[in-house]
Amino acid sequence: MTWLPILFRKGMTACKMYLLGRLVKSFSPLTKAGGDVRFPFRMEDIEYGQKRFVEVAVGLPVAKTFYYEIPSGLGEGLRLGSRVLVPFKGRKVTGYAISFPVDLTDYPKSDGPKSILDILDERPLFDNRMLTFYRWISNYYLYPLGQVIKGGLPPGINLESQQLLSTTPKGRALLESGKLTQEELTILRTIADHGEMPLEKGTKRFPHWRVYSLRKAGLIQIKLGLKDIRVKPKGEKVVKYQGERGSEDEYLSPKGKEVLAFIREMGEISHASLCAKFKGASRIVKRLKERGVISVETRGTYRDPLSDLITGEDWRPELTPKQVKALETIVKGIDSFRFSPFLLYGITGSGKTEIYLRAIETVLKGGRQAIVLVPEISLTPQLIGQFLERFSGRVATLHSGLSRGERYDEWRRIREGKVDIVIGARSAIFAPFDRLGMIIVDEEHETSYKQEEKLRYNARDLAAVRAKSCDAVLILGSATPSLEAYHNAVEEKFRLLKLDERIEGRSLPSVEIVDMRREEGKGIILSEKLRNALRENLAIGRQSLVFLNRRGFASFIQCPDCGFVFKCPNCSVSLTHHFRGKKLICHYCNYAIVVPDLCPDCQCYRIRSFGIGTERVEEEIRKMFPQATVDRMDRDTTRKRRSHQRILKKVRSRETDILVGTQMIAKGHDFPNVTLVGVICADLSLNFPDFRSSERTFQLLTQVAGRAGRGMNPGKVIIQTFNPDHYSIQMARDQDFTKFYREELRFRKELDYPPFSRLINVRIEATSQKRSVKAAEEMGEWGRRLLRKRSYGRGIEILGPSPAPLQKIKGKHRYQMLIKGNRANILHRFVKELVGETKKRWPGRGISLTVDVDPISVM
DNA sequence: AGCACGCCGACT
DNA sequence: GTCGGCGTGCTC
Repeated sequence: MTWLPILFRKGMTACKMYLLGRLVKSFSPLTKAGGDVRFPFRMEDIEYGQKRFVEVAVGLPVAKTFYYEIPSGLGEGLRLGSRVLVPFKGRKVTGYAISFPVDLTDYPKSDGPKSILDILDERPLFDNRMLTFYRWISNYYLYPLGQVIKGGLPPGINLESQQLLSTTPKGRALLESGKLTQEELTILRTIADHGEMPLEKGTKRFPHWRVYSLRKAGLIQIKLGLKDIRVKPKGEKVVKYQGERGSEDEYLSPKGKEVLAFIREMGEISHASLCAKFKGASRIVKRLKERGVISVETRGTYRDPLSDLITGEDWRPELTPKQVKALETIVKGIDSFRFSPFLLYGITGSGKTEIYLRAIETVLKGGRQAIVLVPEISLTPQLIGQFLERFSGRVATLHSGLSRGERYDEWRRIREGKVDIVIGARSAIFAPFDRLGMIIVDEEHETSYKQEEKLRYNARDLAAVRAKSCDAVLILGSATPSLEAYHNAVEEKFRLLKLDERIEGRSLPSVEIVDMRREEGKGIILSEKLRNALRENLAIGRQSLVFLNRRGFASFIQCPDCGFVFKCPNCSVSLTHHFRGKKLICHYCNYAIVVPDLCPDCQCYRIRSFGIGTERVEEEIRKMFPQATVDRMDRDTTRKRRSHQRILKKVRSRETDILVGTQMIAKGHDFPNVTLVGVICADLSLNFPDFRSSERTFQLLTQVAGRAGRGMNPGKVIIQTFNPDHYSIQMARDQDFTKFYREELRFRKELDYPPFSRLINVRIEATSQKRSVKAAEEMGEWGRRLLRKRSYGRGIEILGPSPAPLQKIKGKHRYQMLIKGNRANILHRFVKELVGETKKRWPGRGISLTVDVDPISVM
């Protein structure tokens, strides 16, 4: 297609272009398949053509894209990747220009396309490569393209239409005449004063019905306008030194002299930081400005979410021979300018981060950019700190903890090339770099890379797709790789890099398993072994972590007489007992009641709690070691902003002796003085009704064990379990990933689960139990019929429909159908057809349908 | 999403 | 006989 731009540039007539379009279309495999008007041109080719029409994707739940005419005069400014304002079913909505079709001969309607109303960006928000990426996502995750694009851009940049109140001539006339009630007069006057007033604001301020009755009487009208919810750029006051003035010292106080000297030395400085340094500097600045010694101006700036992070000196440790070898291989990949995927399998404490840093140095030297994905940014200030120390000023962050304005500013800094490293949570995979040379996915196995709402993507998988499209290097790093990643390494799709020694010759912790079936006494929480170990560790001034993957005090409360269990009325789970506030709380919908004194069923006083949570463990340990400082870290104690850091800081400063927590404490932290890790009940994740439960248990145990002995002193881990013979627990003890991998893979192969097959989970949710069952059954029937009718081969299997393991959540009844396939593209085609048909056949009366491609959780 | 059109119950 | 409630369908 490279000859196309030449033709276009040589002044083609519309007629020739039309014929050419028809010709190309008749040969195009793309148009044959679906019959939709899409041209096999590359976008930059088309840019040279006449821009008569534009294909637009809107950010609404509509699978289709739409075509608009570009009014003459407006067209020259329109570039692909820009936003446009379009009329859409009587509304104005923001859409994205995604192609310039040459003609619209297949246009389905007789009255022709509408015209776009406005071009919202001079500079496109995304380029051709990014659009290809968005298209791939839309197709793979079966999600509308416009919504994919919207999700990839910072929130708050889109225009939304809104209803505006204004007065009519009749209303204004009546306002003068005074023939109205007091209330009507007030409303009318307020609206008249505003000129145009958002309807929402009007109905909030005045009685709802009163506004509508005025409209009905024809005194006011409701028009369609635009809501400007764009985040505004932020301004900053800057103080600038203007040069020597003859007598600038004359009237200055000692403090004034000091301030002036400082400004002179800096040349220019922000007003805010000057005031922070010198108290009351604003008065001095004012005086100096009047004398013309300095000038003050306001300048656009970026909000900087990293400004309050304290960083130390950059420290470049010497690399171990294994690190050197791994790095050399990666550098070869970087220099090849080809897609080079690596799995960096490095045990806990083996120095993966230093490899990331050095690899990025090489990428930046070549003028390219890098994205670093981390599981949960708020938990890893240490990692960010290391990046800032090495690459100060060239790092941006993107994650959910940022405010709208911060997020927008970081996005702009990235797009404008002000930074060349982005470090962030899963959404950072959409960072708008145009010379991407490397993507790093740290802790690749982490489930938080999977978004579990809206567009259900997996950032780790998207990293591979994006790296491939940019001929970039991909590094997936983990001490406990996912089976998918390791399988890819074995199949030689990824190159395996091994770091199997801890840095500075530190040893891995010794791990012991305690069989809780043999422990004396029923309902015991801490085994004798763990108790003694905690006591010894405390005595020598070392710190300990105690891990239990369940929050709350007890898992449920039951009446021993009649068997009554407190259950959530909205969800199919029992309520968890929380000691603080004496409450019974549902962990899915936050329904809460106060614990009653007597059984609601048989009125006896003997109701008791069963099962343990972190709250209970904390209490038990406090009782056992009253002299120790005990802290707890779980979702209940980290609800507030920055509370993570506060708890972790206390551990790092050695104030905390024993930290109890859920899986939050298992992740990536580096506490040199922690030498003991206790696992209260390793069986919790093992008993999950999910095919990944063994994998998750192994990963969790290995990761939590890895927190021990990261300093100079060797670590010790004690795992309490009721399944001491289970392979995932045994191999976590031996920290033998390869052996675990082999065993687990055999099991996956036997049952034909990933990585040997692909899964798509189709879930149906409805408020009515009857309707959800009916819809699920119908979909199942249709799916099986479709499978028989079409030649999808034997590669597809339908499991279910069946009730989801958690049948009811937040009052919604949930049914699901798991669809398994060996070939991704056939599986996707099948599900696309099935979902399309299902939606057509049963108009969703309060029934929602979600498609989860490559599901992580099927609960 | 959100707006228009359409079909059934409570009022003038 | 009309007003308006929500349930369903469509958006270039």
